[in-house]
Amino acid sequence: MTEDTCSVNIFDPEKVEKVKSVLSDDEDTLKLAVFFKTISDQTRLKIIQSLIIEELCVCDLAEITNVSISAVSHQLRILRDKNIVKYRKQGKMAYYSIVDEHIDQIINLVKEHISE
Amino acid sequence: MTEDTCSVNIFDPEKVEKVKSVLSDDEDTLKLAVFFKTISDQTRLKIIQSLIIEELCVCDLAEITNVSISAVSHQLRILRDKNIVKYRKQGKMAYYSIVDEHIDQIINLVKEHISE
DNA sequence: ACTACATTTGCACAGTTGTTCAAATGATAA
DNA sequence: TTATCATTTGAACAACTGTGCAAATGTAGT
Repeated sequence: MTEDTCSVNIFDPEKVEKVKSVLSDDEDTLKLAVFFKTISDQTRLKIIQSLIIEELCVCDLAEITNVSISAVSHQLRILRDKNIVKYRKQGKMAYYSIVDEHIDQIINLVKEHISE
Repeated sequence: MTEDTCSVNIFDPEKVEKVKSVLSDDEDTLKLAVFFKTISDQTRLKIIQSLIIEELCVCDLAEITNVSISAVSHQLRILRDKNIVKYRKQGKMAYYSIVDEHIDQIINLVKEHISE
């Protein structure tokens, strides 16, 4: 993986060291990547955007996202595991909502970025 | 894909309609998803964060990210296609830089979000 | 106990992704 | 031209991802 395919190439060691020292460490970058990956699926994004508007049950989300209940449930589990959504049980139903409204800001900032 | 597995379940049609009408359309959500997917890989994130600091050539980026030159080049192509990075040719070298500094804000906002 | 039903879960499968390898470009210098 | 070298590209491959199906779980009512 990390073999020195670059051994012949000249690179600027000073620049490289400077960048390396300023850069986030691998762990932080991995956390960023995991977060972005979690919200980079169309179904999950629809779920998130819906839950920002209001609390919804699994079946409502299936109707809104246009995928099977099973698929929604799978995606909700991923979002729960990543602490992006939470749920309350009421009888047979599960009502899902957003954990941290912060995510709304992030999506809006990206929307601005895209529409340029 | 869109079969009515949900036909038996009761869902709240009023809520669903309300959310559907407020929600971004599929095309916008897809754009969001594509953007997030583009920046959700660890190697690409390192490249982006490095280029935010300063302009770098392919070989420098390979050294910084610790992957092969070929792998970096593949990732740079993805970032070019998505208009996230650009490059200038100088002799044999290609110097890459960030297209839109906006992306720095996005990453920083997510970093804040994560560190809570 | 039984039935009904919302949700979850495990499995299988197709589609996607990131990497490496080897070959191709393209540019400089001799 | 030939050689050298930075970068790009295409193919192949393993690993991962999102979905639907079917079975399981859990809850409410009879």
